[in-house]
Amino acid sequence: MSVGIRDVARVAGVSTATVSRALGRGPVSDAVREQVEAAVRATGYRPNLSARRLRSKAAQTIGLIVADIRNPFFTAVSRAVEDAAYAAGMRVILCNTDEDPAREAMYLRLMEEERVTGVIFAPTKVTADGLRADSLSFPTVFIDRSGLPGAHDSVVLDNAAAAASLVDHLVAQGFKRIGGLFGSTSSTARERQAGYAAAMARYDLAPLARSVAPNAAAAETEATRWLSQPDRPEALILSNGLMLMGAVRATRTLGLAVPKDLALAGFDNEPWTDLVEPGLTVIEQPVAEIGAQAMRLLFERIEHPGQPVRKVTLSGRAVLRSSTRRGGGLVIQCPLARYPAFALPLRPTLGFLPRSLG
Amino acid sequence: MSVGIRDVARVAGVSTATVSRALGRGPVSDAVREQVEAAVRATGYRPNLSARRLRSKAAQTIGLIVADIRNPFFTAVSRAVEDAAYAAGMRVILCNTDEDPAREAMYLRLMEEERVTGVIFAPTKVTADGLRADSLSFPTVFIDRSGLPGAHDSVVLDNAAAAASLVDHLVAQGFKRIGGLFGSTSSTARERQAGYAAAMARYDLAPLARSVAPNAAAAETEATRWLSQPDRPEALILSNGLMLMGAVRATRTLGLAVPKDLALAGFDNEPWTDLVEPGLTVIEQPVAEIGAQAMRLLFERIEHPGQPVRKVTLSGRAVLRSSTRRGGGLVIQCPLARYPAFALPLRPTLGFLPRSLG
DNA sequence: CTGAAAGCGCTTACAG
DNA sequence: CTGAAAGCGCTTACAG
Repeated sequence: MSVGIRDVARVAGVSTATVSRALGRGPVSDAVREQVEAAVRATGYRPNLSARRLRSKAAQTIGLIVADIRNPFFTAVSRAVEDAAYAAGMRVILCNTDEDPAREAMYLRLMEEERVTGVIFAPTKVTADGLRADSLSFPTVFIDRSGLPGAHDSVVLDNAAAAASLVDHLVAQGFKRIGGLFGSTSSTARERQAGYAAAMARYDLAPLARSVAPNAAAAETEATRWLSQPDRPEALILSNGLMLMGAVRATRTLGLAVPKDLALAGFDNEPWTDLVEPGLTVIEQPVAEIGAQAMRLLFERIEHPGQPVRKVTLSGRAVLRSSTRRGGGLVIQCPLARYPAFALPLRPTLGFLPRSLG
Repeated sequence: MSVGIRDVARVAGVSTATVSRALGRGPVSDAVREQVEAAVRATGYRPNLSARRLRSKAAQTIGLIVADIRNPFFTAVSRAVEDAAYAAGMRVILCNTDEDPAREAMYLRLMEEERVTGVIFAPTKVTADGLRADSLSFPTVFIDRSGLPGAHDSVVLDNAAAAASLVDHLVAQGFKRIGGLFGSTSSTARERQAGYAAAMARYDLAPLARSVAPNAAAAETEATRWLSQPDRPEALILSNGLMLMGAVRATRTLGLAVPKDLALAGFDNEPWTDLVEPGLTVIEQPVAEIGAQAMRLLFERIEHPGQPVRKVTLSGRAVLRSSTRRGGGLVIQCPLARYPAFALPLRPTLGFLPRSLG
């Protein structure tokens, strides 16, 4: 049947232990290594990874648990995670939770049964808050969202600052009735909401915040309802890219002109946000960097299990486009620039450098 | 250390064989099953899947090999695959090849070493053409692309018909100089190109086809060059969603009005295609259906290894929007309709039903 | 329905 | 540098 290491050993005229060493980084003579490689080729041998994992207790597997791979933010992050994983000789098991704590529990359990090397996880707030430092039997790095302070390594955006910078910008443009529609399930959405509220308070403006499930359909429904009211806001901030798309659809349905009737700003600089008319002001997240940093943290945690918990906070970059331009009406199309950003003083200089690491 | 099946057996007062049966679907008395379950809870036992796989020779793992998960088509398909896999108690190992045959070979080899239950694969043309029916040691279903006729199960779009329907529509709108920019690496792109050429021939029109790497950047570069020429086409068909986005960017850069200066049509009904101005005419693919059908074919192949090779061909649906409206200039925005499609007789009635299955 | 024993295919001390 | 032997943690005939 299937050729095993014993067949290779027989053909090469050595022991299975030697074959194993020749295939790994064990000490073997060059002559023997060549014999073994020839035997592998002759027999078409493929090592059985389940056996290898069982014996060596090294799964060489990373678990990646996200809300939904179809969210472009997670798509991009997961691609970065996979690149780093395969470069390190690891495989990736991908799981979608749909923001459902029951599914999160199921997948965490699967990770235990797989004896994974480590996990990268974007948990719901409910799950994150229930996970103490010793709850998980494998190294874990949270991405996009954080849990109990000091409990787990994490890579997150400076959400409060990013949301505040959007408020700063809108206020500078002269908007006052600035609403915010935030996701209801993640710590990230909460932080963005808090940053929004704090910034509004700084300007003595009343916060107008609502929260819904963080997807396009829910945001569209809620935005349509909200914007139909006579006292609707004159600007709206959305807490992620899916919700921003839902809000755009709502404005189209209601026939609202952006930014004349309603200014729009959000998160995630997805390719379509500068293709729609008007272009949308967004906070760009360093998605590839988030994935890469998460893998770095994970590998370092695996090497030094006892080291202090670390939280890497990355800054977003405000990409200013016409959707937040005061006055509206005269929307200038800037076909030549990829980012037809109009210059504006944005208070904190936002970049992609880690702002804290400790 | 880690608790194993022996610990559970000891606590439950039974043999490890009985624990194994109680946890599986083996025949055990209700009393024993309850004892075992209590022992599992008491010990926090988690079965070691590597050991289980090694012994039972059932990996319960599906390999999913696609060009790039960031291509929304693959994102959607992969989500469907994962849902079906986890529903069947299987895990998914995800691999991105970037259309690189060397990476494809590497991942196929990985699948052998994992002894996967089956693989769902979107191969490049080079790799697909080199894979005979007996080349792979595991059940495989091709998606989006097919290989040698009769060699592998596959789920594909009726690409030629879909491309032809785009030509039919453009011709009906009065366009004559209809160009086509197609991907260079997949059988799918070739079929779309062939369907385009055949349709053009039916109308006695000269085909104007070019091909590039199937990504946004390459398409933008080539489209910019092509559309800068004095004899540029008056309509352009793009062979996937990424390339369509690249073409839109090219028209913006060149200041071309769509559809007045250039009509645009493509594949993949991504959410942004009806958010840009003008809305883009596209062939919508039944993405979830493709993923689900692929899993169905895979499971059936696993159950009946000897059955004849099957090819499921699904039809696309033409979504007509303003980007292909003759005359241009007066582009009417239709904010209320999700699909502001203008009515048009589209020759074949395209739906999502399997057109062939055998 | 239950248990004792063998063994899945590897790697890893342990000797030499 | 190399080999003989043990064993990773399960499941599965084989008996009873």
